[in-house]
Order: sequence, then structure tokens, then C-alpha cells
Amino acid sequence: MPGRNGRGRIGGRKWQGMVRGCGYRLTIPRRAVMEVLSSTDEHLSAEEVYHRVHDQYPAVGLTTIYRTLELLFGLGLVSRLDFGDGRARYELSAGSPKGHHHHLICTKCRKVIDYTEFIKDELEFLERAEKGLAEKYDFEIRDHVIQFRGLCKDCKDRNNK
Amino acid sequence: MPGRNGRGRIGGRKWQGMVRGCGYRLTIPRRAVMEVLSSTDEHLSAEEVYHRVHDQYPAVGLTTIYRTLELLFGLGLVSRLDFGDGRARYELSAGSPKGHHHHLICTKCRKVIDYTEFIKDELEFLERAEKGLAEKYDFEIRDHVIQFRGLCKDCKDRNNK
DNA sequence: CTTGATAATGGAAATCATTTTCAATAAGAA
DNA sequence: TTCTTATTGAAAATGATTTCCATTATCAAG
Ligand SMILES: [Mn+2]
Ligand SMILES: [Mn+2]
Ligand SMILES: [Zn+2]
Ligand SMILES: [Zn+2]
Repeated sequence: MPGRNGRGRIGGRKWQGMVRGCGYRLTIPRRAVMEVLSSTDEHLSAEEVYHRVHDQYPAVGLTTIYRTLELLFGLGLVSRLDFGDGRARYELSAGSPKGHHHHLICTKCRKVIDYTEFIKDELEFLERAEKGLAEKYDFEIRDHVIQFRGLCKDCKDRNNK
Repeated sequence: MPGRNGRGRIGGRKWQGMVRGCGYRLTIPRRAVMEVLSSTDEHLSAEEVYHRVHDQYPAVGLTTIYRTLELLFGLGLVSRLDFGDGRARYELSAGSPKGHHHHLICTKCRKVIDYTEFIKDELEFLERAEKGLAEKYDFEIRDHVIQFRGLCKDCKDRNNK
């Protein structure tokens, strides 16, 4: 099956319009970072993105990866995640590959599980909460973070073995 | 009104039992850090805690503040928070002063608002979600993070002025 | 297809929160 | 009071991210 990459079309080329439209240039590093993020369902750190980009374009530097991720984050194309391991991690923003989802984080081995269950219940809860909070505190809510932390199957077992 | 400090009894001395009970010694720095956290409703960074402890006990070093916060966090007496400003922040764990609450974070000026509204709705949602997720992913959920990010009143106004 | 203005880049050095090291100190059981 | 050893403070190390700045590449204009 040539022309596929497992995670859907190799580039909802939509993002290019967003970048150009905001007056930014379309460069190799920017394409490469988007390509890397589009091709995985992992949550990569800047350095991990750097290594993968480096395989294809050895000339691209780590500094540029940081700058690019920041830019894409600013444009809303990429989400910056914090799983408490001391480095930022990134994934394509909700909408692109997996859609809206949240994370289960193992505090022992740092494994991260994406989940999309209960998004309906969540939506119901969030709708009410966001509306109420926005009103009460005169706050413009733009985003939310929901994480569950605990022990994954393996770590739980290994624990009381 | 002598003997009060605005935020309730100056030390639900309960924590001391927890510390001693786990085989840790009761030291000046540990008392001082608990005192500082008990006396505020702010979300202090390690360095901010250090400054406040320093006023009272100039001999206590920053390293010890880090160590102490880590210890208290490990014991569950203190919560470690991440508001995305590059440093960990701490508050007394839910239960002590304000009880279970979550945060509204202004991404512009970094103001943080504690809120306790919708905890009932939240509980309902969480109960179902946690149960379902724990079962489906064989995951032992121990904690959750819920944050709303956006613009506070002032930043919102200042924005489209 | 050039050209030119300037946005973008890469490497080295700087930052800055947090951790590690290690000799000196103090908590608390006996 | 004594003794064992957990705890501490200062200095150095670490590690992710940022800043600097001279060089390069994008792309609008001709
Ligand atoms: Mn994810
Ligand atoms: Mn709080
Ligand atoms: Zn695990
Ligand atoms: Zn604000």
C-alpha cells in the first residue's frame, strides 16, 4: 500500500496555509517537524523530534526544533504537554489524528495512554463548568487539561508482587 | 485577635505525626515550610517558600527547601502544581485549608484562581470516568489534574481595548 | 529566472530551576 | 549526656530551554 503512512494522509496540508497565512515562511525544518509529528502517535520531546528530523535532514539544529515547536504551538497546530518528567512533550493538536483526547499517566514508569472514552460525559461536565466559571470569574476559558495519574498495569503488578 | 493567622489554626499539628510516623525527624526547616504553606493561599515556588522561611530562619538553605517540599509532597501533605511557568509550585494538600479544588490559569499574566464550584458535577463525572478507565486499561488511578486555561478579566479587557 | 530585503537558521554560550556531593550539624533513642 | 545517623548548607553539577549573532534561505517583486 504505497503512499500511506499508517496515520492517515501524509499531511493534511492545511497547516501550510495556516503558517503562510500568518506571514511565516515555509521552511525545511517546519515541514520536517510537522512530518514527524504527523507520523507518530507518541508524545515526543523536543530532543526526540530533533533526532527524528535529523535522520532525514542532518543539517537542522536542535535550537530550530525548539523554535519551530514553539511556533506551531502558538499557531495552535501542536499541543504542548506536561507529564511531569521535566521536559515538554508535543503532539499534533486535537482535530488532526486522534481527535480530542486526554491522558492516563503512569507515575512509576512514565507510560502515557491516550484515551477518548467518556468524552461525552466530559463534554457535559465541561460545558456546565466552563460556562459557570467564565461567568463567575469573568474568565475567558480557552483550553482545559484533564489528566489521570496513577499506576499502569505493569507497575501495579510489579508493585505488590 | 491574637493567636489567629487568618487561615485557620496555625498548624493542624496532624502533619507532625505523619512525618514522625514515617521515621522522619522533626526539624526546623520542616516546621518552617509547613508554617509558610499553612499561612497563605498562594501557590508558592520553592524559591518563594525559601524567601519566606528565610525571614524567620536565615540559616535555612534553598537546597533544604527543595528537599523538604519533595518530602512533604511524597507524604501527600503538599501538592506540587504545574501552571506552565517553568517552575513547580506548592500548596497544602486538599483537605487542609481550602479542601479539594482546581485552578483557573491566565496564560497571559499567570494569575491563578482557585475554584471549588462544580466539584459535585466533577465528582460525578470523575467517578464514572475513573472507574471505566481503570477497568478498561487496568490502571490504578491515584490522582487527577483538572485545569482551565485562558484569559483573566484584566487580560481579556486589556486585549481588545 | 534574478535580485534583494529580511525572516529563519545553527552553533556556541548563557540561563535558570532543580539535583548532587560531601563535610559539618543536630534530632532523638538510649 | 552520649552516640548513631538522618539532615543540612554551600558549592558544583545537571539538563532543558533560551539567547546571541553571524550566515543562509524564503519568496515577493521586477
Ligand atoms: Mn496524546
Ligand atoms: Mn490552589
Ligand atoms: Zn507504569
Ligand atoms: Zn491575566
